[in-house]
Amino acid sequence: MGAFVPASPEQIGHIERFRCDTDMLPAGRAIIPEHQSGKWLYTLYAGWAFRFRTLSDGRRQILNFLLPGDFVGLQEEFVDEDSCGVEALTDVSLCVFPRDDLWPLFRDHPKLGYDITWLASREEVWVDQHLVTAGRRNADERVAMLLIHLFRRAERVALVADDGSMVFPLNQQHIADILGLSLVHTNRTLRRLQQMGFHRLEGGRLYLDDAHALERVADYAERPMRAVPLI
Amino acid sequence: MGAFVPASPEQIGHIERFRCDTDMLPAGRAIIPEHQSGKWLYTLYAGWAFRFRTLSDGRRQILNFLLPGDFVGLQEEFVDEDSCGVEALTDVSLCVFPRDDLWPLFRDHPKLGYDITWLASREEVWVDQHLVTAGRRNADERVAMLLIHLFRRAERVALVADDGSMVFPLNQQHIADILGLSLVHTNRTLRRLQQMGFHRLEGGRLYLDDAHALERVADYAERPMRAVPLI
DNA sequence: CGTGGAGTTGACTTAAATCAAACGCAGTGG
DNA sequence: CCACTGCGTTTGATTTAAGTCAACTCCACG
Repeated sequence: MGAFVPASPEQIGHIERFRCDTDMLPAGRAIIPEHQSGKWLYTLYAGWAFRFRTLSDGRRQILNFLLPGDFVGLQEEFVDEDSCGVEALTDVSLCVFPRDDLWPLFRDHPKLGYDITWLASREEVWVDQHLVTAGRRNADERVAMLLIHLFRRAERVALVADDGSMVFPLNQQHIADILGLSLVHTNRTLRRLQQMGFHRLEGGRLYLDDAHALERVADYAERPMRAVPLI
Repeated sequence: MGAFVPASPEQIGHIERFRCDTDMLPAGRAIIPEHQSGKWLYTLYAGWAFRFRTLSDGRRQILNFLLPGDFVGLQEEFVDEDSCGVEALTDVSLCVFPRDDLWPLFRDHPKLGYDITWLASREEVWVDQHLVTAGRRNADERVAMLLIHLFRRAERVALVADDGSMVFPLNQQHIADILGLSLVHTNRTLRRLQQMGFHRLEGGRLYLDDAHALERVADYAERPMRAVPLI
């Protein structure tokens, strides 16, 4: 697709050997339940998912959304602290790898280890960006930021159709939960931006009618995304 | 110190060969200027630092604090997007590694590559936690969370003295900037919690007088921190 | 002595949360 | 076929947590 670094046949062989299984889950199902890290690592092959944490009284913060090509489960390998949950947002299909093979993988195929670190770094940059958004942007800016962010990511994995729209499986609760806003305020903000002609949400699809205006609102600096390895 | 996984003499040799230099910087100096990633990776050897991003109108969000043993600069290796800045909070000394040697390091010493990924994962868990804090906790909870978080991290690297206090180099602006609060509100919240006897900030040191109460306020689940590799 | 940065406090404003009530619509089952 | 239900969205009214503005204190420092 152009978004990914081409892999040699040899590398693909290594990845295949590492892979243990592929898995399909319906929308809404937990991929990794919160507070309980499993024995697996996953690459999202198709569909959408999200990482999240909840406080004991139920407040939920979504940490990031996962699109095809994204990698999850690495944190659980290294950190004992309470892990975040991962949930399927749409029906998903996953490549499943046994976590115990991670060190052998690094040892025997350092390039793949390097690539996994690459994907993990990119994920951290995104979380950094969400933290800036939640910590320092107002509601308009937050919503604008999210729409652009997801659109740019979707472009990279060919999820944007020729008419310039993309499937948009989030509901307003998801949006509120990643932006750190209440549901009601999220609704009003979304509506306001839409009324201003910046975007449209229709029939489960997102149209960025004025991406430039959104970038201005969000204080978003367009940067070319680098091609990324595919695991 | 117990916080670190013991390294074999052979590993230490590899690390030494990878290291290019050590560096000292005074408090307030930029380690990595924002928007311009250098050619280096750093391990913080002594002192405190922080990673941050600023919006174009000057609003600043601190992403995390760095304590001795923490590793920075990895993101710049992999991601072209605008990088965050890193600034020395106190006088610091750093181990400097050339970024170009990162892939050779992974190739020739996979265990070190694995360890770097380990440190990066731990950093991401912390940012995840800060995102939950900024997105879903109120001011009391945020401050409580930060105090516990830093105290626990300081304990791990022997920065907590016998009297149960730790050096605390942050000013209220730093606290406001990681929590996503205004300076004034941070001040009032800090003061309120201190009046309630939960903590004291005196003479540049932090005393957690009632860590248990703070954990309750923050909805913080104590978890043992795992020993971590030292690079 | 002045000067400036960090901390503190009071008065006031505001963005966002909360509460509550519809609305639209798809799915279900009598 | 149509009421009934439930989920997501929308809207209005009200409250509140947090932000803003401004002044003043307290040192440390030259």
